[in-house]
Amino acid sequence: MIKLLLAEDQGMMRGALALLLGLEADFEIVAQVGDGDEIVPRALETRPDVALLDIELPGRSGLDAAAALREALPACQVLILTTFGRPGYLRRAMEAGAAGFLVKDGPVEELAVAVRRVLAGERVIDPGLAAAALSAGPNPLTQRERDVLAAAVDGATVADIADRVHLSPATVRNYLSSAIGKTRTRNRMEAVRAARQNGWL
Amino acid sequence: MIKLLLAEDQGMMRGALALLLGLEADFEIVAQVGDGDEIVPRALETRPDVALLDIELPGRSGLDAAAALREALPACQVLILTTFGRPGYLRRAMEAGAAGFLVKDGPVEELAVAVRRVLAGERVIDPGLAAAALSAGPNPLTQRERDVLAAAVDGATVADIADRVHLSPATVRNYLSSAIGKTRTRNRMEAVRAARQNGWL
DNA sequence: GGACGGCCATGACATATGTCCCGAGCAAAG
DNA sequence: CTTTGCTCGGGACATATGTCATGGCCGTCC
Repeated sequence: MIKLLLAEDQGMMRGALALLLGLEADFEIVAQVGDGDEIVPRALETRPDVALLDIELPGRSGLDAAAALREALPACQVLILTTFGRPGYLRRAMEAGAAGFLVKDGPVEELAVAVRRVLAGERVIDPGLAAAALSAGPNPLTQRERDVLAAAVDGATVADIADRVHLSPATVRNYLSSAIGKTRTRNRMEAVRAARQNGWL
Repeated sequence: MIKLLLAEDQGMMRGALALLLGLEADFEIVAQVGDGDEIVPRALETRPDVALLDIELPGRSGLDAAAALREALPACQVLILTTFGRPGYLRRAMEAGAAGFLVKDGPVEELAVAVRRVLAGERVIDPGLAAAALSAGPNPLTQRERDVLAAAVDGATVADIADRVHLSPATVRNYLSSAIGKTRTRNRMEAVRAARQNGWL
């Protein structure tokens, strides 16, 4: 019996996937969670063989949880399942020790196949995505640049960002400027979009 | 036999829902589409009893398609199924003649129940959402204000927006200013976020 | 030890943005 | 017919934003 943990915030998606995977004779869903902070505790409790993790989750991100999970329960393989095939996501997933990376496009049948492959020791990654991740190169942004960009997502003003990150407004503008330069964009919002697009956020 | 059309862009979600609904003995999925422009043609071809439509779709929006579908095939009931419970979406869905409005949170079981209720002539709407839609009031933005805001989503500069909407930069700034005023926000991006939040986009 | 790079901050400058005036055309509602 | 509101544009102004140069503080790597 293959024991699965399923982390996905959208209730309907979670339920549908659970039902679907439950149809496989040798699969058993031992835990379903909708919050990133519950992943590790529930995994320690239920000891799944494979964890299917979404990235965008309330609480801790699926990528963070993946790293923590590999640490806490090395026997459990991690399969990232996400809406967005961002190159940086794939890179970070690999660094976090994930064994597979699937996007939510593509047919559902892929899912059970991927679980079995991962358990067989294979790595499951979309080939086109792997190429994109390599060609995109590593994240050029420094920690503070990421922080500042992340604080700018909702159209916050420089003063707001400075307040959130606990920096001088002047410094914030400098970081924004350098982030804009590195992303080859023209203003703050374009930089945010570019960074998100590449999974650098 | 209840014939269903399913419009949803995310392949895995679409497949999972199709499989799931197919498990119901009296349900039959007669069409699955991932593009808004295919909804009406495929519906005319397959004559479903109920159409399950996502809102955010490539091509024509699910809300637009809903209106066109009610026009072209009045016998077919429309059930909107969306990620975001924005008040303005619900309002527009009702105006488009939808019989139900579900969010993708909530359990999957709701779905089959909702389909049956809609066919029985009932309206299916989340009660909390209905209250929010009423309290939020109608869309205060004019057509041009919406156009300009929509063209500003990705951090475009005034010149870019003017170019996209075929207006003078001065006019664009005026519309942005009035949109910012109506949304009680402080800048373009906050206005965009507020408008999207309410489904005014 | 020195070079390098990230971090933090300031000042000065050009440009972009948001606001408030103004005026004109036009269509729908009263 | 007059009023109202949406549309489209311009000008002037204060403020926000992006850029650049400069400096100091701290680590790491050679």
